[in-house]
Amino acid sequence: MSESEFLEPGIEDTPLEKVRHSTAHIMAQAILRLWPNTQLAFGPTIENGFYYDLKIEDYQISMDDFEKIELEMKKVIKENLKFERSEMSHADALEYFKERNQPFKIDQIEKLNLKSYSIYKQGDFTDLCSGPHVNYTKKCKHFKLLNLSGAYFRADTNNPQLQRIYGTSWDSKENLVKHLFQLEEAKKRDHRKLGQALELFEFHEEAPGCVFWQPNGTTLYEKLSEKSKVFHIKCGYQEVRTPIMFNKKLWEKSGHWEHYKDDMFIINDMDEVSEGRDGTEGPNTMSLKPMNCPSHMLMYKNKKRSYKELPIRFHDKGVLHRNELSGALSGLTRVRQFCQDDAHLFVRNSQIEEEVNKVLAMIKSIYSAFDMPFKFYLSTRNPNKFMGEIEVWDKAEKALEDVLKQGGFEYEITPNDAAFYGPKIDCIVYDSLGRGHQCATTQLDFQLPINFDLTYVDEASNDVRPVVIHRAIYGSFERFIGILIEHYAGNFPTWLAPVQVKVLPISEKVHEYANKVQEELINIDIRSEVDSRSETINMKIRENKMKKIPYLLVLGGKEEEAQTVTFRSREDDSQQTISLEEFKNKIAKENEFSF
RNA sequence: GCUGCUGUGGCUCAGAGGUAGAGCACUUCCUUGGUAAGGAAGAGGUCAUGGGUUCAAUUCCCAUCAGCAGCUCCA
Repeated sequence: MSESEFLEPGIEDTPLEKVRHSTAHIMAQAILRLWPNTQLAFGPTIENGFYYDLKIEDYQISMDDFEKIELEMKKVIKENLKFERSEMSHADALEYFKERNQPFKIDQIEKLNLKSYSIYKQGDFTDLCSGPHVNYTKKCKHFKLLNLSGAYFRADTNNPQLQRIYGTSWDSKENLVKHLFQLEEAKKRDHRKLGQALELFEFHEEAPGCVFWQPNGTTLYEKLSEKSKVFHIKCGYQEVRTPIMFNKKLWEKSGHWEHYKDDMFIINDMDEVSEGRDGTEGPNTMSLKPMNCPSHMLMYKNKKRSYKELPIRFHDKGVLHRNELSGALSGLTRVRQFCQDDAHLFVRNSQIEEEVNKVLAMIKSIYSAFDMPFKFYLSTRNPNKFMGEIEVWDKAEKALEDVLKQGGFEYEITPNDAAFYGPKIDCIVYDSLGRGHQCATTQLDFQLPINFDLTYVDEASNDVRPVVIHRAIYGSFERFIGILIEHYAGNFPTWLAPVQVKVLPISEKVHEYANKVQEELINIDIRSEVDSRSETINMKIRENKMKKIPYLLVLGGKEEEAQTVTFRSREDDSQQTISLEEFKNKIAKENEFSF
């Protein structure tokens, strides 16, 4: 690892990175001026900005201090100090930072243990840093402090916890404003807010991390589930249903008990409890499943398998429970109970490429349907953490890469990132604000077939070990819906919208006609409701508009007489009067959808 | 789990050491209105939970729970 990577991770020598990194130094300088007893740790650049981890003796910075810090930073920038690089010997550097009471810098010097260190200085501020930086502080005018949080020194829970201040920094005012606007936009689209405003889902402290799907949200869930189901059948999958609770024996066999126990919800063995033990290690200790794979292994083993049956593809949308740390829970993004569009493929070695290829094609079909670009990451063997034979790994990794290449997919390799049981291809999808989310994954598993002693009989009547492929495309429904809510900002395409058409009678006189229209729509599977409140048409339009319903039908005497409807579309507020039949056809067409 | 912040009627929030207020929503009534908020009246909260300090706490302190921003974790 090069020195620069080690000193301040994430620094690249592009102008914007320099600006951001330099802004981090300026912030550190400002804070040191305001609170001289500040101990600095690391201050790297990150996407769109920077942070600095630090600790102030006897003081806890709050967001209220940001104005003060920004003001001081502006002073530093106005002074237009020069960033000057110099070198220090190991001994000098130690001495220097000792004098300045910077224990974290000293720790870093000792850890690096180099002959000489590069030092950056601007005015009265000096930092251990490999750079690079801009030449003058004036280049960092367009910044804003954004956020505050805790972070452990060197990201290790055993180390002291520091305060981390996040900021953003840009090369021009326009870019800064644009970025801040983006942040605002993202805030408006926050699925937790929209989930409430559009009545999609709710949470209760009686079931932390578990979603209550309201009728609208349930429609989203069901539609996604239904379309995915049809698609999976089309792609040769068989849907199965499996228990959610298993004896711990199963988890011992799969290896989850050893590796994943802390994240599992365990149901005590009451006999053990009555004997005074904690109930987690008895013969009748059970656990809610955190994954579907072991039950699919059992199903595979239910009978002798022939090579003629392979590949076998079990699709399972069973309920999973993972006991995530309380602090990790967040809206639909991180929950304790969820369902995946999960599947396990049992394949021969020679079928790996073809099957992975099919999976990637499915991923492409699905994400393209949502207008979401995506990118693949191939994770390869971690030499310190893998099981099985190197040759098998090498071959599998090559197979995966070949598939990516031949498919013409954009991909990167993340070395050493594979799970111990096999290499994998993760997929990052990008939403309409350009934010990436990890959803789909395709993982080869050489280990589970061994743990469960899976075999099939080949052409020569030999028992042969199959390979298992774990894969999911949406990932979890919960998280994927969260992403879609933000991606569409709640403006779901017609086929997915919980309510597709809202019928707005202008007065009670047309309620009968409104009900008739709604009934006809429902009869052809168009999700519609009548707003029969005694409110003005203005009010009805306003409120249903805010509910982001694709089509609002305004019905009055004129429409009733001519048996027409006047619809107002969500996208451009344009309106048009057409016959009820025409409207039905139009929406029915938009309602057609398949992957 | 860790650090910090937050927790007031369904929602968004204001407020003060002496047992609470606004807007929206809700209920009732009037209004039957043609493209983004018609009008009036009313009901609703022991201020997350449990301790402590105090003559007195919802307001101060501690703990717990939940949420938020991160960290860590995500075989």
